[in-house]
Amino acid sequence: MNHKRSQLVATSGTPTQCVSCAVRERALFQGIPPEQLKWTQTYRENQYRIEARSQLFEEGEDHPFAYTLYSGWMMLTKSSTGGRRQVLRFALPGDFIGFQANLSGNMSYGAYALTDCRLCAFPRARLSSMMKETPELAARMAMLSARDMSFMEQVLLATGQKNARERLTSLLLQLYVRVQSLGNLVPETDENSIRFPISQEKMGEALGMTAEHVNRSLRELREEGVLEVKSRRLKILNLNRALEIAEIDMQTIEQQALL
Amino acid sequence: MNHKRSQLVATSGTPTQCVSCAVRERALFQGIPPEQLKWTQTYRENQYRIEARSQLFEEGEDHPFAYTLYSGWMMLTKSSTGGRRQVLRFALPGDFIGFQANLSGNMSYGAYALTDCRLCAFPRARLSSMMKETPELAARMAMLSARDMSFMEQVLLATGQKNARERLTSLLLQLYVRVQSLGNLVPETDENSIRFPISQEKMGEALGMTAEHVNRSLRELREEGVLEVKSRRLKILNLNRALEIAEIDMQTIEQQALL
DNA sequence: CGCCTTCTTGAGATGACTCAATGGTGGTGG
DNA sequence: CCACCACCATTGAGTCATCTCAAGAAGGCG
Repeated sequence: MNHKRSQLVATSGTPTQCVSCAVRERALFQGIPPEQLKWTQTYRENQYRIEARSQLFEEGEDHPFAYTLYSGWMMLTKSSTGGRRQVLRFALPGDFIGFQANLSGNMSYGAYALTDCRLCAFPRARLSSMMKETPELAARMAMLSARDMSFMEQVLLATGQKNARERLTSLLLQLYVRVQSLGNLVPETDENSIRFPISQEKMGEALGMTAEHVNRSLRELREEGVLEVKSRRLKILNLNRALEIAEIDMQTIEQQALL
Repeated sequence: MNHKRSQLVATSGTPTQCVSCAVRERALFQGIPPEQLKWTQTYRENQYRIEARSQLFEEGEDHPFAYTLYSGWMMLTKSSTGGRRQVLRFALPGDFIGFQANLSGNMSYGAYALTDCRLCAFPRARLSSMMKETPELAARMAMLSARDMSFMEQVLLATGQKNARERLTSLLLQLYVRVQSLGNLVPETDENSIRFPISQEKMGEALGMTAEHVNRSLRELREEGVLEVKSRRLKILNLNRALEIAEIDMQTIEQQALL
């Protein structure tokens, strides 16, 4: 569990790329009139990079920033005092990371980079005044928070009521659909497969099951021709069957990905 | 699973009681200058009552309102297409119910009254403009949403990583501390026990375990002198032992109750 | 009193875990 | 280019926590 600590690398002066713009549109500043965003410019230039396999912040740390993820995959985790770790969710481009009810003090979860990531940092201490100065921003944050809620609700439903195969299929399907809906914001995505930088152990931590059992369940799903995870890629072989196993309907899942 | 449908009874004209005021302070309008709340007056008078054992709204329903819970216990549930039901959380006075990322369209969960409840209704369609007009409100909603998130995170950690006894203890402890911290906003609370209107079956649905297993686990905890649920009351017999079993520290749990 | 919901307990079945061993893969440095 | 290392995936066998099914007992309510 000892990972390298993050070294934030400011990519100052980097001309804003098209992809970042697109992410911004989906993320925090979506729908906010440009003239109200002038003052945020300072923050929007705080672009950082973080390497794969490094920790952005730890659970319990008094971390000064919250972030918008521009590119890459991250993983948010929380541990019990007994040391057992749960993956709360996987973050994708556009996600807001580190926003929580107490705007100062300890982070309620840790954030870990699964791939190289680019992020935009906001001082947590200023979030409250930012929200008051820019209602649209506050509304947008409430929305992003509500969206995360809806993911969590799905996960909780899955974790509480479904068996291993079903949970696993749910997780994979949801990530698949989210990545597909992000389109070219996530590289190496093609028609029927996506990049999938999550080890079986981590899937296990997200689903409350052991890595071995993830493995066995994946084998079953592969043998049944439902889906396949191979060399860090996820391919859905039979979408309808997968939806059936996961007990979700496409409508729900797509709607959610678009929020 | 067939429950009576709610009959919302407007208690118009009822002079605002002291307790309601206190709840409001904790809830949506906390910290917002009174002069900015004039226009919300219309909504604040939309007080409703709903009977125990009735459904406020169903999952999937296109329900026109979101609510602040003034008094009583509610339960928020979500079902898989296979019909298995998960309790997402129990709502207590001050909680905001029905706020979600899509401000129109289907509710992502159902809401059910465990006791008689009083609520304040807000048209969902107007929430967006309300937030834009009153930044403090938007900020507050983001905060309430973030608080719910933090509960969900705890529950997810418990559901994924802890065994039956531990999960059960976590749930009971958290509800206990929350109710205690609400003080006289929840009736029938005394020094070392609280009213507890949750059946074993419902605890099971919240924790992802069968009612039978809840029962057995409760028996163990009672026999070990940890806690006791009897005739709709919950009593903590040995707080330290309970915290130990649940693998939570008092600090976390209290901090959370206060948000 | 009778009805319904909730609680309680038992016995057997099983899904998921634990422990243990082996094989594969990609990256790094000599 | 090879050898090594760390991490990850795979598989098996035995165990255990939790579920399922079944049957009563207890409690609240009209």
